[in-house]
Amino acid sequence: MNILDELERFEPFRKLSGRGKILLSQGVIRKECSRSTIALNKGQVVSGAYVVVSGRLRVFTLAPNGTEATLYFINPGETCVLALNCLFNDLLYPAWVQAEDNTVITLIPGAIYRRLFEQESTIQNMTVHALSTLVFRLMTELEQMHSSHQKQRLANFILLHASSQGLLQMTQQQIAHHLGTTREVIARLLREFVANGLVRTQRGSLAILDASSLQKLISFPG
Amino acid sequence: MNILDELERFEPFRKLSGRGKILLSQGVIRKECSRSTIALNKGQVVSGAYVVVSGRLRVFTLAPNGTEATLYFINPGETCVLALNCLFNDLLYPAWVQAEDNTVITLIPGAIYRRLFEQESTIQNMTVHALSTLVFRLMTELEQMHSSHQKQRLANFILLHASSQGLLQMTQQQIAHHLGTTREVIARLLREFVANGLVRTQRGSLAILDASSLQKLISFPG
DNA sequence: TTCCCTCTGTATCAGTTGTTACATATCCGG
DNA sequence: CCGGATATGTAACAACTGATACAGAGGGAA
Repeated sequence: MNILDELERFEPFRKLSGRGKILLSQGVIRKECSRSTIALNKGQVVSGAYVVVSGRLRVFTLAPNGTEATLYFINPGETCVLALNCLFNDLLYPAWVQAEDNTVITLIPGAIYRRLFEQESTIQNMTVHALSTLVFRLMTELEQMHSSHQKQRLANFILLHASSQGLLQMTQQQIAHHLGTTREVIARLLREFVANGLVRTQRGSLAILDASSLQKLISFPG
Repeated sequence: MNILDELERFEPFRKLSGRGKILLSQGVIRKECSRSTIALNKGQVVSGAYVVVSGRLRVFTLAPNGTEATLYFINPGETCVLALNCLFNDLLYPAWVQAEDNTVITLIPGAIYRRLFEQESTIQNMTVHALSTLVFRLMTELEQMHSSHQKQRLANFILLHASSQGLLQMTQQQIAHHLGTTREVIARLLREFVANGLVRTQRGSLAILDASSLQKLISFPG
């Protein structure tokens, strides 16, 4: 299975005309990343559009004191919009990106992507849609950040990222990174959640016991 | 001077072909707003693309306790990207918008805008560029929010929004709104700035005395 | 001038968060 | 089963922030 076949699993690329395929084949790169392979650093020149084939990318900022904060995730079939962004505006990449285990990405060189964008309306639509989605995620995150306490944000994060069985397989350190705080703060909040019977904690994971109370907490931090 | 002439002051519209103009003329609306005319409310259905002709729009979120936080401004020639966003994704508007004094906006109905987007590459480019710019602004704001204290954010805000003479004509309440905090906090921080000779405060405005020290403060909150 | 409204200055207190420091627990490999 | 590495639990403190309360100060209108 070559790169183009992989790309064609995703609708915008499946719809490409023959010319699109020819364009695409010129210099598209496939990359396999393992956890902690850093895909892109802040300030780096963006060389093309990234499309996630499998796995997941995490985009985050890094404060001077070392605490991270996740901005958003990039799932299979999605492109890194920030990279698109830089591509179209000749800007340097403004954040850090890390791959989770077994992530495969393809890199479509900038020149090719720009040509595709001009000629293929499905690529145009995908681009606009991806940008729009990101704007929405960022807005939501910003709004949460300025109107919620950590307790609310944690409750929200747990509900949002837990599996359908109510299990969240993450260390407290990882959760802390996502929320832009430290492990101790997460531990303190989780202690309170546990005391109130909202969750159960184990090493490396956490189980929701009372989802509705967690939900209420988001609106009424009481 | 009719609406289309006004729109043509801005490049993307100047470049429109004859057909584009015909499309544009069908139902474009001109609106004049005075301060505190609220252009758009959270949860409202977005009826079209907004282009600012003169004046300025402010987009902000509103926390349950009533504190505002400015997300970004929309200057003449720019469009409200959030509205575009909703337009292309059939979403409800996710924030509040307020006009400053003497702001004139034009409203291009959604159906027309979508057609223009499909047929006119200048409109495509404008849309992508506007979305990209917004993504960048939001990212920057988010990063600042999670890595800076109010002191740093205030110093940054003052430097960024002061006139070339170093004058910032805003009440402390307005500044507080922009940073998502309360007036008293701003007063407390400004007191410190004044004590250190960084700024001078007057009723309704504030003058920068030592820009370079303010700049240093952003990096080293000391 | 005088009244009134808005804007500013200040003090104090409570709540939240980040930091430091250390104890304990769990997992994994040898 | 024994260490080392990693993850968690806990306490105590400092810093920052938001909330409350009130005292002036400035500016405009009658």
